[in-house]
Amino acid sequence: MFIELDLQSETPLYTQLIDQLIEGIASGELKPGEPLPSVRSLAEDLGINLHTVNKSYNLLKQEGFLQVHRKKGVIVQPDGMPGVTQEFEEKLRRTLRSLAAETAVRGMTEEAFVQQSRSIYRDILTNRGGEQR
Amino acid sequence: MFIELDLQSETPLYTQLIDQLIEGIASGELKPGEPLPSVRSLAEDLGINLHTVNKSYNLLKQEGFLQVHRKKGVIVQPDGMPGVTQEFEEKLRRTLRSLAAETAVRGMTEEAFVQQSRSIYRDILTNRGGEQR
Amino acid sequence: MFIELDLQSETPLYTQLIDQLIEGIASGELKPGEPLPSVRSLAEDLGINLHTVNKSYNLLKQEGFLQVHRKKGVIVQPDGMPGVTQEFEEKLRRTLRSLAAETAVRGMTEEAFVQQSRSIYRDILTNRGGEQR
Amino acid sequence: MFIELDLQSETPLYTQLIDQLIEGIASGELKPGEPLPSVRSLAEDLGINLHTVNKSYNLLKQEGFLQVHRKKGVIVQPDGMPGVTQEFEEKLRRTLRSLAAETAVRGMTEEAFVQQSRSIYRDILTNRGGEQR
DNA sequence: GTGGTCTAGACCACC
DNA sequence: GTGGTCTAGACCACG
Repeated sequence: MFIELDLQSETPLYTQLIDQLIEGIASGELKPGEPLPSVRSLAEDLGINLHTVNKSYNLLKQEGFLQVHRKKGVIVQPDGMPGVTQEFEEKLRRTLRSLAAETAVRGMTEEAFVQQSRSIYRDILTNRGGEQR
Repeated sequence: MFIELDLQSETPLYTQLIDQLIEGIASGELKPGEPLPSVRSLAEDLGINLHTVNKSYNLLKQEGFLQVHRKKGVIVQPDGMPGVTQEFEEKLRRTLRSLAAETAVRGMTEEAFVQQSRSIYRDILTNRGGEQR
Repeated sequence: MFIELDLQSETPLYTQLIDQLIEGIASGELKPGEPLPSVRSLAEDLGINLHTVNKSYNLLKQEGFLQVHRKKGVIVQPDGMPGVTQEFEEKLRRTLRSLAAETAVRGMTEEAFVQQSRSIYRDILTNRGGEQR
Repeated sequence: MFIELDLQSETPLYTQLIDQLIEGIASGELKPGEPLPSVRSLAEDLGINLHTVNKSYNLLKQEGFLQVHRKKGVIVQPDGMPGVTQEFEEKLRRTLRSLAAETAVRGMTEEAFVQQSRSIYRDILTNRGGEQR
């Protein structure tokens, strides 16, 4: 799986990593039970510190997206992904709220906003998002 | 206008303030040309630091949502809100991407996600937002 | 509050710290809302690395025993401690199971085991445990 | 005797093995003098590494719960189990302390804690333990 | 070789 | 001055 980090971005590296891994799972590129690269090797591949990768893995494990298997190493959660928790719903609402408000102020219509949401959701499911193709 | 900050939140105070002010504009609670409280008084009302309010105002001014007059003080942009810039589009896409991915992984359908987006957009316009707890 | 770490122990420093802080809360030495020393100062006091303290604080925050307040710094959870979650119950059962089994094999009676549990529970509540007094 | 290991657990495999063997002895399922499976066969049965089983057996032998004979292989200590050593007492106290503190903070009463201890101790003696899920 | 833990030192955002 | 993040390098337990 192809992962690209933006070292200049304000969003922490570990957050970017988490996002990309979740996208990988959403798109089906990373399948349940599939092993992920070891902390060290991924860190090396990405040119970042192993602790940063570790933090991402740990947070994802903690939320139930990954499992840390003795010997197998880190694998994608094989026993069903976590559902829509209350925390997630709140985070979703808060984030959409902020986005929608600015969107509205800037004059983007409801329909445009909704369409944007829809098309991005689809992009993700259909493997490989709306960037370079 | 009623503003509520969460001191324990991960999101910085100045960001929360910005969000709420933008929501105020979006809902029509804050009308173009309308004066905002002075940095000093708002800071006092909210029980936060002067600098924090200042930072929020400055960022909003920089993006064109507010104007700062020597005499009138701070007012809501009367000459038309900034439109959909490229930076905003990118931010919008990036944020929606991240949200949509996690949404999908957690098993929320496209339709649910889209409906959520729509209803939140509407909520904001109709001013019913902000403290649904 | 007096905290003592055993650098020789097998149990990680951050775990020892967590244990002592929880005991402090249990005994009432640390009261809800009370501020804890900053990550840096505590690390210095204990002669350990600030990251280690950080990890402890974060885990305790995550479980709901602490809050990280903007400006106030870290404080003991003022809004009621987390209750008996399912995870905790499982951990409790697992740990007691292991202990009880070895206890039984070594010939300690049920009554002795139970008395030990009771007296330790009391010790903790009555400020300052059963060590040096 | 039925042994079940959790590959995802935080507790090392060899510790889990030790726990289960001790429970077996406590419950009477494993009787003094009774032979245990060879390192090789047990490792195979459990699908784990030879070294892991070996480590468990060695630690148990070291503490006096097992004997290793050239001919008979590994057997449960026939000459009386080790009693309550000072090390064990300390471990027991430390562990109970940590548990009791968290228990108390979470609002479980002394009586509930004590009852839990008692019932688990009994469970183990009456062999009903191990797989209550 | 794997993840877990700890240390040391550094920069930054926030208040 | 506070916590958050990142890096670098090291040791250890585990399998």
